[in-house]
Amino acid sequence: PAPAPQERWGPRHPPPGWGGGGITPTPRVGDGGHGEGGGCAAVLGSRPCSPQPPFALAGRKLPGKAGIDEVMAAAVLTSLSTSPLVLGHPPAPPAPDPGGEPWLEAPAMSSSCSSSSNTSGDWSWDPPSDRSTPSTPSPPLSSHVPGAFLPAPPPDEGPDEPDGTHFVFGEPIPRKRKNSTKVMFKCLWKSCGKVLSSSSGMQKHIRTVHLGRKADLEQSDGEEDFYYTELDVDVDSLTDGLSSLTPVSPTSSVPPAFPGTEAPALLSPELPLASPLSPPARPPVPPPPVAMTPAVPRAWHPWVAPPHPTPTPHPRDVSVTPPSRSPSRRKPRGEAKKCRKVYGMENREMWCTACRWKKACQRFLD
DNA sequence: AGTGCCGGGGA
DNA sequence: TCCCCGGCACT
Repeated sequence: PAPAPQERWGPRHPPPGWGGGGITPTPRVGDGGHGEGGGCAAVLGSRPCSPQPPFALAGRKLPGKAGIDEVMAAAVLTSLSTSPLVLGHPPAPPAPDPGGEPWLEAPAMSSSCSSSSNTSGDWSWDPPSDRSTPSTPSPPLSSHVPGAFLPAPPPDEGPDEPDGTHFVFGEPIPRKRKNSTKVMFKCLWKSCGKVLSSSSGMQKHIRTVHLGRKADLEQSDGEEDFYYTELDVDVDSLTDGLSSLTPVSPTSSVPPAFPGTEAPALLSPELPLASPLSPPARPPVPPPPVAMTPAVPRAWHPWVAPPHPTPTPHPRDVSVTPPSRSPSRRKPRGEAKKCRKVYGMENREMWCTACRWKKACQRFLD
């Protein structure tokens, strides 16, 4: 009995820990480190992005005789290459200036990089990953949910483009756009792990493949939601043909909590069911026989796996909070419903003994 | 207010 | 031990 609880706690602790800042950022920081060069280099090939952006060319021409046309062309191209970005994700690069050296870097990796590889735009800001300093616990640069928690900067891209500075002629400073990540949806069903790009697609997948429902049947009870999770996949890495890495380090955002998720986590849920006492009322098998409460059946299946990002895996945001749990000796109280809740006071005889004695439940372990 | 369960008893 | 339960931490 004793070992059980302890063992349970062991593994559970780490998560909060890393959540704080250990693992999550690591991958990004690492990438970020090289990022600047690496990212660009990868895409642009030999031409380093930082030194001299294409504009340099334009600049040179200017003084020279002339290619007004060329200059114009350059300008146009530039604006073209940049504008869509700006329009596309206005709230994108909001508070990246933690250090306050934005300008220093900005010009360096200006448009040339940004236009061809959004990576740079995104990464370049990571270095200051020392972001820890700025009080704002802002995670690795919200890559998805764009304006989600961009603190102050109001929606109107005003703050971003406050002054014309960005537009100093052929130098439309490309705001580092963050949307280099794409949201993917990963099936959490046992040993499936299928990844689709649309939630609807994923729902359909789950509905048909796992739940055995009709695909076309558009109506869904939303149960599918519980069997898949969102992933933020770095598009760049994908396009770089590194898609293979997706599962491992889909850069950042992917809930670090997932590493183990795959199989192991899926096993646990089954345990409690083994209870010999199992009353007739509580059929252990997944397919919810008695759909009394939707919540219960789900708890038996894949869904249980990612216990940390409880409701909806938006790990990044969530993970930031946990660290500061009052140093109470108490456990944080598990997710699982315990005998009391499951069977109710009236069926107390159905509880596990521990519950009856007001001890830690043994049947529904966390 | 309802839960989960630690810490303490009494039998 | 087994069985309860006061009472506190959490939600």
